[in-house]
Order: sequence, then structure tokens, then C-alpha cells
Amino acid sequence: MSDTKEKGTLEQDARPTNFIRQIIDEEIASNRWGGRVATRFPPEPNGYLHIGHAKSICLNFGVARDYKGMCNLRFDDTNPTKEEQEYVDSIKADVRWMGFEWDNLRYASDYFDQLYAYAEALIQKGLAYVDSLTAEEIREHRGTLKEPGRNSPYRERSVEENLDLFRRMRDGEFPDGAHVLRAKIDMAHPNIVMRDPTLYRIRKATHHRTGDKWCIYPMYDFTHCLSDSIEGITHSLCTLEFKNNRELYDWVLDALEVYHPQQTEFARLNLSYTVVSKRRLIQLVKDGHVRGWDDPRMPTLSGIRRRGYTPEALREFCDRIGVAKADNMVDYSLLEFCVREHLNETAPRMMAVLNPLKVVIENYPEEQVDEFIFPNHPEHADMGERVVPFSREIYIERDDFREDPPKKFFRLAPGKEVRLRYAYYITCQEVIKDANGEIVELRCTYDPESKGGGTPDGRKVKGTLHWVSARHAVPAEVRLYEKLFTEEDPMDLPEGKHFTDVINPDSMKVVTGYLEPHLASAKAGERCQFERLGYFCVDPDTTPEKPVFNRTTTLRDSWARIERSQKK
RNA sequence: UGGGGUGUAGCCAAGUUGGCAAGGCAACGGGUUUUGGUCCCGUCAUUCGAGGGUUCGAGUCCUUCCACCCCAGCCA
Repeated sequence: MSDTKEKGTLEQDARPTNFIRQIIDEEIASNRWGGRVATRFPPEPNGYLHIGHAKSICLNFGVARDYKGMCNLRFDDTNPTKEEQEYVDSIKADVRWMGFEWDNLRYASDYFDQLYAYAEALIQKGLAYVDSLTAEEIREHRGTLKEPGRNSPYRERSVEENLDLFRRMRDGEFPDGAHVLRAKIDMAHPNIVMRDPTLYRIRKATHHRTGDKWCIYPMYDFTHCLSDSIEGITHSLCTLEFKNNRELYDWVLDALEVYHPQQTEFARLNLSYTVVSKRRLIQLVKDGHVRGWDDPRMPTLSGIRRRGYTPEALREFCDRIGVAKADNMVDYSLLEFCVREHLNETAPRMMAVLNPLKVVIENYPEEQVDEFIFPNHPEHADMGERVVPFSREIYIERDDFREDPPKKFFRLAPGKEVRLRYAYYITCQEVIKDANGEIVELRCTYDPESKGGGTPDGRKVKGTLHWVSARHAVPAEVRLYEKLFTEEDPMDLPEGKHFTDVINPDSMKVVTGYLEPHLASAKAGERCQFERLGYFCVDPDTTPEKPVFNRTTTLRDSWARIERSQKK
């Protein structure tokens, strides 16, 4: 079997497949779009992107990439009261961070003139009318889920009157709420979306791009289909809750007799132990449960980025969760698996001690310093080496010593010998305690023969500990994160419980860590593994005086599992 | 009898004309290991929401039922 052939096969199999790609395959076979594939990622710039958007980004841009088509970034900016330039900037940055580049940058507001013309055309066709009912009255006329609605008394206005009124709406003659433009469809339609939906409303607000040029703004259902049509989109991919809106999407395009893209709906991502609804994310920030939109505990892309997740890991995650139509709740462990998988390959290994216990090596000369050269990655020599100093006093992790070790504990204990990673074997001779019985120091001896971590006699030691030379250690602020919520689905709780009731009080712990000196110069955004502890990255808060690290995620820990089962 | 959608393992998810229920995560065993990491090997659905039917044969076809999700913004 040739290596190249096998590799080619693997790549073929590794390509994500899902019902949307199958539809595209079939349409290519039947030449439905003349060989074109055109998608768009259409966020409203009213907040920050989150992990749920990552799925949509990967789907839309991924399809365009794999089918050699195009994907636009389009801001659905039709509601000036909610949208801000700040959000468009952050969204652009997030999409690029995810590793995608749009073919065209578009705004629904680019189309306000065309959209207005389409609206007049609809009026001319007798398919839209100006309604002068109040919002409340319109709601009353809409009927309910089980009862049909009633026609508005303004429904039969003439084309001339509608045109006149609509133009005067545009010209600012009426206050907010005085009139709306509605599609004339069917007030008894079983699909409520089709009961004469609102197409335009008066909003005397300044738009972040068009300023005060307009005082009427088109609604989503009128804007989205036409924007897709104008851009020549082939596949308008959106989430399941828009399924009912598809009938209206199709109605508008058919009524106007324009190019007609195909809307297809897929299930949005739900991630266990997190919330992604914009409203709840806002509350977490406003109520101070987190430090901001980019808090490393937040599911926003900016938070995830700050936490140290890589775009590669996120893309892999999106490929692995698939795209389907069933509601889902993806296990958080899959996301963690994906970062570990990527960081295991790419993160240099460093040493740091987060909960120090001082070890004095009695037979190691006071003034001596060994300057060891360590590989940055045990499997990738090309990642280079660095110098790590060793001296008489070192720190080890407090958890790595037990005065009374349980079964299967093969770290340090009185009289036991362990290896200090890449350095020496040491044996614990004495445990020093303070007046309260707290262990404050270990007195050990080392075997000079074991330099580098092995001995001529080849004797085995089971434990290998990470360590930092006390004299050379660089203190740093290290932020340790846990899940933000204690419940798998914070949105589905027993009666009377609110999602803020299940916020994990221990979701962030700040400790002082002692780092090997090499880490003193690490720059914000750099990632590494602290051996045996997890993957970490340098926080933007970092300064030369005081480095700040975030723990992205721990390493898998099978000892913790053994210990847990022993306690049972 | 409002309309629409979805049910395959703890989680995600393939399964397209009916023909041996993919794969991944998690979990659990074992091996290698100078990270209790990585890596490697193995186990994990006699059954596809439930019942009935058609068929030599049903996750797939027919039928009845059940559960869950979405829709009554001048939000998207």
C-alpha cells in the first residue's frame, strides 16, 4: 500500500459531509445553478459573535471554499436602534481570526434604495399596503396560533393612496408608529408569518452607516431574501427557527419576479454548560458575573480567543459536530478535545509550578547552577530548545508530595525517589513542618549520576515531576478557569431556577505561579503547555513586571480519575 | 385536527434505490512512555421514539400513536 494513496484517501474521507453538501452535490449534478455556489454569513451587528456563529461561519465559508464558490460577509443592519459600528469591527476581526476571508463585504443598508424601489413595485402590483393601525391593533388583528386573523380596515386602500402614503412615510411626514407597509397576503393563513407581515416601519433613528438619510427601515423578511437575490446567492443557509419564514422569503421573491436563491435551514449549535443567547450574555457582563465580553469564560469568539483556543481547534470542532436538522446539545468535552489535539502538536512545553512546595537538595552545592538545555517539544525537535537553570532550592507542585501516599501514588513521599524532569533523581529524606503542622519544606538528596534524568545502572523511577529553580523562578499571575455553569443546560432548569442561579462560583481562580525564566519574555497571545498542568496562554493584561497567564484547559488527568475511584 | 420541524448509544452523527447499524467525543480495559500527557491496541446499539402492518428481509416502505423544538415583534 503506497503512503501517498492512503493519504489521499484519508483527506477525501475527512472532508465534512452533511445534508447541505449533499444537496449541493445533487444540484451540481443537475446543473441547477449553472455550477455556481454562493453563500453568505449575515450577522446583525448588534453584539459580539459567539461559538454558535462559528458553526455558521465554518458552514458558509467552508462550503464556498470546498466548492470553489464565493461567500460574502453581509451585515444585516436594518434596525438602527440596535446596531453599532463597534460590532461590525469586532465581527470582521472575528471572522478573520477564524481563518476566513469574504469575497465581498456587504451591508443590507447598501440596498436601501433598491429595497425601497422593490417596495413601491409591490405596492404597484397591489401586493402591499400602508396600514395605519397601531402596533397593538395589528397584534389583535393577527389572530392567534389557532384562530385566523382579521383584515385591517386599511387593507383595501388604492395603489395611489398607498404610494402617496408610503412616499410620505419615507419623507418623514409621520411619527414613529403612525403607519407601516404590509404585504397583502392572507390574514387567515395557517402560517402566522404570512398574515400580512410588516415590510417597513418608521424609525426616526440615526443609522450607523446611512445616518439620517432614511426614517423608514425594511424588516428582516423583506430585506434578507432580496439581499440574497441581489448578491446572486445560491444557498441561503440559516438556522431552524427561520423555517417558517421561508414561505415568506419565497413569496417576496416570487411576487417581485426576481432571481431566487434557495433557503435551507440547519440546527443551531447548543453547547453544554454554556449559554449563547445574546440577552443572557449581556446579563453576564452587566451583572458582573464575568469581567467583560472577552472574559476567557465567555462563549464569545473574543472570549474563546483570549482563553487561548486556536482557530484551528474551533474549525475542527465545527467539522466534527456536523450539520443536521435535529436540535442538539454538544458535549463541552468535544471542544476541549479539539483544543488539546491542536495544542498538543503546536504548543511548546515549559515548566511552571502553580502551588509551590520548596525542596532543598542537601547534597547539592550552595552556589552551583546547572544550565540544562531542554527540548521545547518531546516529539518535535524542530521546535527548538531552551536553557533551564537548576539549583539547590527548587519548587515542586504541592500535590506531587504525600506524606502518607495512597496506593498507586508514584510521586514523591518520605524515603521515595522520583525524577525531576530532564534533571536529576531526588529522594525525600525529611519533611519540615511549621508550628501548625503545615508542610513548609522538603529536604531531599540527589544522585549526581542521574544527571539528565537517567542513571548508568538503569534503575527505574515511576514518577517524573516538573519543577522550577526557586532562585530563578519568575512569579506570574495565573488565572485558572472552570466551566461557567454548574448545570449542563443552564436554560432548562427546574421550576423557579434562573440561569444565574447555576453560575459556578469557582469558575475563576487566580494564583501566583512560579515560571521558568524563559517565560518572562512571553508576549500576549503566546501559547504553551505547562508540563503536566495544562495549556496556557499569555493574557493581554500581561506586563514585563508581572506576566499574566490564562489556563486554556487542563491536560487529561488519569490520576485524578484513579484517585476519585479510590475514594468511592 | 392551527401550521411547520425533529426523534439512531451518555453526547454529536452517518446510514440516499429495503440486504451484516459508519465514524468521532465521553467512558472503560490493556500496551508504550523521562509529562499519570501524547501515541498504540481493545471494549462499548441483537437495535434505530413506541405499537401495528407489508416483505424472504425494514432504521429505510405503509399505518396509528408518543415526545420534543419553532411561530402570534413595527427584532433578526
